[in-house]
Amino acid sequence: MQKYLIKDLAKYEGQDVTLMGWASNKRESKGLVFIVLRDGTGWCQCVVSLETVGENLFEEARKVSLESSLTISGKIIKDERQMGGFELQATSVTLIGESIEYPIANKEHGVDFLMDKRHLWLRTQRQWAIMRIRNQIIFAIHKFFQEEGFVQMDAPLFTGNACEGTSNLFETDFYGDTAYLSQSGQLYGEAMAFSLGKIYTFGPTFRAEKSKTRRHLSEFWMIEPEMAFYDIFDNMNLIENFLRYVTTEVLQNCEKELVIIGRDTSILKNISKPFPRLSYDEAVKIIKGEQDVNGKNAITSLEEELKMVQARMQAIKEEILQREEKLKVPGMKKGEIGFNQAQIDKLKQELADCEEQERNIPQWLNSARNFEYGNDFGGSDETVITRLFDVPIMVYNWPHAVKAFYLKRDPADSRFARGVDVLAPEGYGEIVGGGERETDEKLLIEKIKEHELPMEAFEWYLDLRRYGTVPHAGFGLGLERLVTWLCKLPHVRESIPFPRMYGRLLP
RNA sequence: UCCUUCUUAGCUCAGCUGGUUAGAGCACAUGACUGUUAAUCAUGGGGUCCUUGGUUCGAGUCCAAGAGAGGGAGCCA
Repeated sequence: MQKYLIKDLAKYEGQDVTLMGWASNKRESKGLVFIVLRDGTGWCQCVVSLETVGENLFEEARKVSLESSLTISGKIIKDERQMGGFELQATSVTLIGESIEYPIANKEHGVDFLMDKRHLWLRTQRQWAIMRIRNQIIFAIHKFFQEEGFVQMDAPLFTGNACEGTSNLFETDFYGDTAYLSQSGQLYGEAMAFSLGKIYTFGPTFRAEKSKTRRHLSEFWMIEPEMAFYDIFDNMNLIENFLRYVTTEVLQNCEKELVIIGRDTSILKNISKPFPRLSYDEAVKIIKGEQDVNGKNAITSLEEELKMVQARMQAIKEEILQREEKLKVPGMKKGEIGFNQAQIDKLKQELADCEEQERNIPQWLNSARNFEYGNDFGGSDETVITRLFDVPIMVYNWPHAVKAFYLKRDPADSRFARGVDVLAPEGYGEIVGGGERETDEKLLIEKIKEHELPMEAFEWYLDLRRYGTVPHAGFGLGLERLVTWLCKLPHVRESIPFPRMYGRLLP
């Protein structure tokens, strides 16, 4: 039915076509109506002129409201002023579905409102671009692993055993038994790797963490490769190649989308540089400010950041005052008043964000200064350290006590486990967690007891050590966190079509 | 679970130390304007100021409790 797509307009220059879509914007003056049509592949301005279409059709076009659906036929004309470079001069307009009082206006909205209207919010250009980048990332992930000889093999979503404790699992009824929604397919991944060699899972994951932060979701998509005959260093090489591949694909294929969301791609282009690999010991020194990175110190640069935030707040306050003074002067045009008002609203939102930061940074400074050797990194510690780098960093060899039971004890120093976390730059923090797996059955049993996990649930897992164990490793990538970083989003909730998070089940 | 900020029109926000009928812009409706890209002009409709209780001659404004939301800690990808 749909023959002509907006993305292909260049092919149809000078021809008559019929476009089908939704009116994303409309402006009108006497004798002319401008409808910006979107069809999912792009946006195109359509001009309806009274002279060309006549009284009746013109009235129809005038009735078109925001997000009503319609069919427009007409000739494609080159017009450099337009996004995409073309516009359509309409010969006919047919309304398909009307749209009365569309709630999302062409202006700033609050998050709560937009989240309630997520099903409509997705229609905006920015969300369109993010979803296309998400799609490109997913495609690139599959391409990478398939080209590297991995087999996609998925783990079950209902599980009878808790991988790392039950406190953050969703409980459900499975024919009278308690089942949990999977929070990781990793243990199954190990079993699959011992059959197919190199595998990856790609599926949803559920965590009942009552977290309300910009990087947590209750339901998110995770990619978990697992490889037989890989040690932690092979694993780190793979992670680095993988992230570089996916990022490069996005840079190459999503140029237009990155422009729409205003992403500064210079940092993403650094992906070709090697990722720094820091041992836990080094990373702790950097967090505590005892060691500089590229001449930058974690503590002092955070203090500077705080000062910058405060200076910015002062500047915003002054600009708001200035604009408010301007508004008081009589005789300003109505349109200019509206523009200034919109600017003030925008500035106020930025001010609120700055105030938030002004409250948070001292807490982060405090926790960085008082970081206790041996602890796991908190969200703020990750932020503190990744601000110093312009590429992802890998932190490996963690104190075994703070990490999962299945990680391999470092043969060289038994205080450590061979885990690796990848932290994205620009303050985004952990996007990948992985490591080499423990192969020693006795050590595993010890760990399971130490974590007070039910031994009988892990019998099958221990079989993997009893029947031909080999060195193996793997990692888990949080898809939404990668999307969030690559798009530099302020919050993970924009990286998935319908986010599920603490306190959010609708729409 | 804890800390912190917030809740006034469909949306984004004003509303000073409590004081007549609660304001603006956007959106919407009607009309005017031959080309607009969130900036043309006029007019108009639209509010249980989150809820409950208290202080007061008088509460959107002060106090208390509750509900909802934002951000952070813990936990994590």
